[in-house]
Amino acid sequence: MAKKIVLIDGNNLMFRSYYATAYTGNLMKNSKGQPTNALYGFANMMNKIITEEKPEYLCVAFDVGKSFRHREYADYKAGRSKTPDELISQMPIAREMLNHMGIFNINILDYEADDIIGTLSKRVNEDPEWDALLVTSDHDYLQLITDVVHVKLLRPKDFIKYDPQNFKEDYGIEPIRIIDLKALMGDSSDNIPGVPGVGEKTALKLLVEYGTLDNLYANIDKVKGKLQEKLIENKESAYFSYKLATICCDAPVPHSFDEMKYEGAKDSLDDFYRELEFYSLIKNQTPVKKMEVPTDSKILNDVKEINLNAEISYYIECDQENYHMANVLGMGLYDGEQLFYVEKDKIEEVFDYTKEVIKYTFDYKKNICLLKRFDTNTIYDMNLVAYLLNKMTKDDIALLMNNDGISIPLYHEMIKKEMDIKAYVTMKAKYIYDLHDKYIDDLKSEEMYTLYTEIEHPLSEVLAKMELSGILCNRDILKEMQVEMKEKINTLEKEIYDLCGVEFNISSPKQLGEVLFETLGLPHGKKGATGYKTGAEVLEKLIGVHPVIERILLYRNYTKLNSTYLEGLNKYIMEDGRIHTIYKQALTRTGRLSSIDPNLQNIPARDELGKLVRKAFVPENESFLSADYSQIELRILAHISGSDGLIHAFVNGDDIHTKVASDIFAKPMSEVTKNERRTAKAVIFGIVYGISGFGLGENIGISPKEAKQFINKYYEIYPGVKEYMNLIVKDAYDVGYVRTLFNRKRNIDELFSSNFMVRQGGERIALNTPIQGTSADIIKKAMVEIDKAFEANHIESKMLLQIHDELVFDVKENEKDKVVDIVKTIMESTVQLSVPLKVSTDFGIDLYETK
DNA sequence: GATCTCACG
DNA sequence: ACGTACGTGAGATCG
Repeated sequence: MAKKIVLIDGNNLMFRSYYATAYTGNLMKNSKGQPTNALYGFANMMNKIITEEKPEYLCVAFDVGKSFRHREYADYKAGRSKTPDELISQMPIAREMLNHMGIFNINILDYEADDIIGTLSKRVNEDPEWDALLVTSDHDYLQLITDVVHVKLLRPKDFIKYDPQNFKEDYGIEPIRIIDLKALMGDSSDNIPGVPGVGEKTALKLLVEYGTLDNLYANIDKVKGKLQEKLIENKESAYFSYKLATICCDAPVPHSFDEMKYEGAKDSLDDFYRELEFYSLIKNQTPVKKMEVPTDSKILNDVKEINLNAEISYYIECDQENYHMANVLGMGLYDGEQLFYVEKDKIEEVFDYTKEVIKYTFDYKKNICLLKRFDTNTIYDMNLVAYLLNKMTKDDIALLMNNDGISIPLYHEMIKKEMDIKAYVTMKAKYIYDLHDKYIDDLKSEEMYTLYTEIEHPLSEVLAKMELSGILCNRDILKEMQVEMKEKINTLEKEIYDLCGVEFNISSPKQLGEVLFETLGLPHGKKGATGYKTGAEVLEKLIGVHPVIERILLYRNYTKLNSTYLEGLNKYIMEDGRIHTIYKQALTRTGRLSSIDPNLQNIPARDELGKLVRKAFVPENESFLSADYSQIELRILAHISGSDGLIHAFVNGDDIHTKVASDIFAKPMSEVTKNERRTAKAVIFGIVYGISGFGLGENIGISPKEAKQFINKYYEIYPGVKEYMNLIVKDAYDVGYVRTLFNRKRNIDELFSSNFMVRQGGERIALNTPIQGTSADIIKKAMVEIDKAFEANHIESKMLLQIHDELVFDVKENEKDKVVDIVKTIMESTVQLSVPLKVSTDFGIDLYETK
């Protein structure tokens, strides 16, 4: 049995489905205004082809650029009215859609789709292993029919499948003579002239009689009268038309049939359809019916009304996003039978009464902080599960519900609409309950159930403790610095105005750009989207050109410090003298945490002056302990790439940057200079991010060419790393996602973009996410274990901060040894990699002294 | 609300 | 020919 490939003219199908509905005048659009009519028809056609033909191999070809026909014939397709913008805008989306559908698609600059398909058909003819079916409504394709290449010709209401036999029965000529036919009759749609006055009937008659165009002209004297005159007069046109009508079978198609294997749609397709609002095409429709706004919910009077025999779900609504400062409004509760609205004052009692009952909720950490109590039987947090399943909910259950096809207003809309809050929260509670089984099933089939139960869920309790503890922050220290800073800013401001000769808003990049590059006429680099770029990188290159530059840099430095940290942090110190951040556990695409209100993960640490802010952070006990992983991402790279060289370096305990420098510069480690080490460090970091020679060059101030040489040298010495990079990217293209060591999954839609830059970005994501994400997994696991160990050992010291690869603890004097031992041991041994994990620790009396 | 800039790992 | 390193959050400006 030969293998069958279906080849499709994408342009043809898109045009066809566009005009199938466009005539009505009102084009189908999604709510963002993007026309989608052609896409919808196209998606349906593709689905139909897949069900009817069950192709093992599938390829859709598109036109791009100007074909040789355009180049040699200025009027080619000239008569055609311009393709409407509403259709043009759908073409790149069609390519993306095919990518999500798992369907190979292709274009080749300056070739039309039929040339690509012609070329592939030729290959099929030459390889006995293959059969092809071409799908199109364009009659030109009929010239490609052979014993092994058939054409499914789409017609307005049906289709007809042509093979050489039935084609000849219908047309009376051989398929290849379609070209001769076009040469004579022309093609008005492509503006192919043919022989004026010769239509299909006459042309067919001539070809049946003479066989070919050549033979016709060889015997032109046998043709009679007026027709002979016309043929002779337009001989040149006929031959020219012959050339135009001939499908090119020698396009440079760099792909093999293997690449066109069809293995079904990607996971991402439903989300893509959702964006286009093709709801009827979504496969995995949630089994939930449109939820009615409950009218049968009642206010809970007596906790004994709650059924204790099954699971219950609850949702607590509060009046602000920052739950540390919010007021609880009320709680929706569903026990599988009845919907209750629990008023604020009754909530405590409900939790006491249902202590033994398994519970489901959304954002358990938030509930802990709102109620200041834990409920160990709340085992299901839909927020975290949805996050692991790659849903983008931004911690908002209403977004998730709408995503699942349940229409419900967002909180602020609910307030505006004056919707009944009882109905609002009970709907949410019921939703959590109804989808529990499906979400857990999904989690299990994605093999992330353990990640949830062992890491994410227990971590939410640890984070709740950290948030509730808060970190002491000394207002006076911030105030003191603020006074100094303001003075410095004032002085600088005056100096800058003097040096520039004008007063302006230095903080406005627009105004600053105009003053620097127009008033002062300093040399400027690239212009951004809106004006000159005035970032530190640009300004640093101008140091020495004009004395104002360094003052502007200082001004930026001081104002940033003042507004973001001195004034900014001060706003977040609550009555207890502490700052209570919120760790977003369901936000980043890699699995890291993020910290908001305020962000305690970006307190100045590099800049000497900025670092002073850290003096304001003080422990409630005697000291802080900081424990941070050294080069964890590189160690993970060594582990997952299996690079022998890298693994050895870490096992030997080498200074990795010096080691790499000695390799790159081919000299003993003892002779590596500071500069060489710095370069090596930049190369190593760049590798983890999927850097280019250009990027590395920019970063360390060398030419892109030199930078590229360093990168190549690195790959040469550590070939395992290069192999990993190729492999992970290839895998990502195949399945549409990557995973971390603990199975955390990230879908990468960017890989299916029709935009080259976006696709390249997708490849870097594929490269970096397993590394950054595994690092996140590891520290999260360590945090859970440290918390357990603290409890088991009745440690009163507290974990306070997580800064990606570092943990900060508030440590009691008499627990110092025990704590540092527990922390270091767990962090280093929670995961066994093929390289050791190293943790360095430091005690200090404030955050400045710690590290 | 988007953009620019800059703080962190 | 394109544009160029991963992941974050916050403040200031401006349309």
